[in-house]
Amino acid sequence: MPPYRAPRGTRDLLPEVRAGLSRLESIARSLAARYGYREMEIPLFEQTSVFERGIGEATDVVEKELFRLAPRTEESEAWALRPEATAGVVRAYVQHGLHTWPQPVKLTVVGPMFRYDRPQAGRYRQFWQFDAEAIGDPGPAVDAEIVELGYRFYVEAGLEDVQVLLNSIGDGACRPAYLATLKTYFGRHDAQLPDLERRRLETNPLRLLDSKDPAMTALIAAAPKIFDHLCEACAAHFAAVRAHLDAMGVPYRLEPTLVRGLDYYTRTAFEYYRRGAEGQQQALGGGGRYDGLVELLGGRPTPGIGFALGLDRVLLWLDESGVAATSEPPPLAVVVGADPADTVARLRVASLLRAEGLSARSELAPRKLGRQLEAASKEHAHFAVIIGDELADGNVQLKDLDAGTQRLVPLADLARELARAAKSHHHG
RNA sequence: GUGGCCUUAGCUCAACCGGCAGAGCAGCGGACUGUGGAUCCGCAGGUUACGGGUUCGACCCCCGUAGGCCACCCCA
Repeated sequence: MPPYRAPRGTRDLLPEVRAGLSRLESIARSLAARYGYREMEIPLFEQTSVFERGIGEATDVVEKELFRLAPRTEESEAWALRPEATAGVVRAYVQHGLHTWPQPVKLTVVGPMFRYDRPQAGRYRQFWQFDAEAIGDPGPAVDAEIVELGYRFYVEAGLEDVQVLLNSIGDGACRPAYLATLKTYFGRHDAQLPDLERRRLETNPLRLLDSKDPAMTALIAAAPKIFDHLCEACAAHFAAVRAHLDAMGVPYRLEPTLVRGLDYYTRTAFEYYRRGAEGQQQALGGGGRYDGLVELLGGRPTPGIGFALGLDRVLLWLDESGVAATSEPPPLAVVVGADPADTVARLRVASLLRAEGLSARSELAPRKLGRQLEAASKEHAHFAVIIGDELADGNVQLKDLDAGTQRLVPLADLARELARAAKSHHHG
């Protein structure tokens, strides 16, 4: 009915929701900083080929979910809104020669991502992610550290029941052979395969393992496990990652069917789920190692690992669990006036308090005093400063709205009195 | 991208078989002309998502579109 609405799959974050998101963002930033990840920004859009090369032409993200921007002229390059942060961060790593920094380079990006997908609860066309990347360290210890960092984020956000799913998808040395084994196995059962799965057998056999089709359940259960087909180096790497996680006490579950949707992943792959909702379509977050990506985007061969955690889904779950979103603190004082028309006096006094660093709002609508106080009460202000005839003698009334008491205070002392009162308020 | 369910005031929801579109909450105002959260009273708020069709008559039945939700594909 309104003539304009937020575009499909996007939403306005009204102050209460924005406050909840801000809280998650600051948890993410402070946590990342403690682990040595430094925050950076990358553009909201890139040359389309950064995503096509980096994420993979054949992935759903690029094939059908990329938010492409219409070129402005015939000559302009093709751009797309970022569907995730990793490709852009790695592009920046290569562009700015970050291989000359002490390795690994640990970076974090917090912000909105865009995917042209069909919206649903917890699935939006503009959504927020906490992304972390460690580039330049091949070792398993950093894998375990970043998995633990993600897990830690959920704990600090207030979600207790997060399950870590862990897998290794091998590397260039062992994956081809495993894929061949898979193809042979599923090929033998060709007749039982649903059409979609038969097609995938050619394009991306790994994905068959991820199928939710009931017809596939038994086949998947009996399928050859990647664990048994890892090359020696990958197996050792995977074992070391698990040993580190065990030592840190991070609970995880091995999930041989966990396959990540993006082409660049190697070895370690992990996802975070709400316990009891594993295997459902809505992961809270996920990540993995991408030892070939830097080279793919024009850098020298450099290992890397990272994750992306979906903040909207955390917010959604927190809301469902009835965890109260911390709202912004109410103003300390509201300045009201006996003369509804005298907005000058109210504004002047409020401004004076703000200049002293205090949180003060003035009631500017020309309403009578009672209504002004009512509005102050409704926003839970602690104090009201009442301006009236006593201003002629340089005084105002300072009213404690919680206690219901008030006293005459010289305007010159008001800021100091309020600051002191605020302090005792917080401690009592 | 596929299939299904849904859409009435800012929010949550009523409206018999197709027969005058209503309530609570929120908002604004009055009771109360310099003293607040309570109470009472009032005001405002609608092309029943939008467009078409059937009918004497449509919130109600039919078609289309948009949006939301659910299950998929897939991901965060």
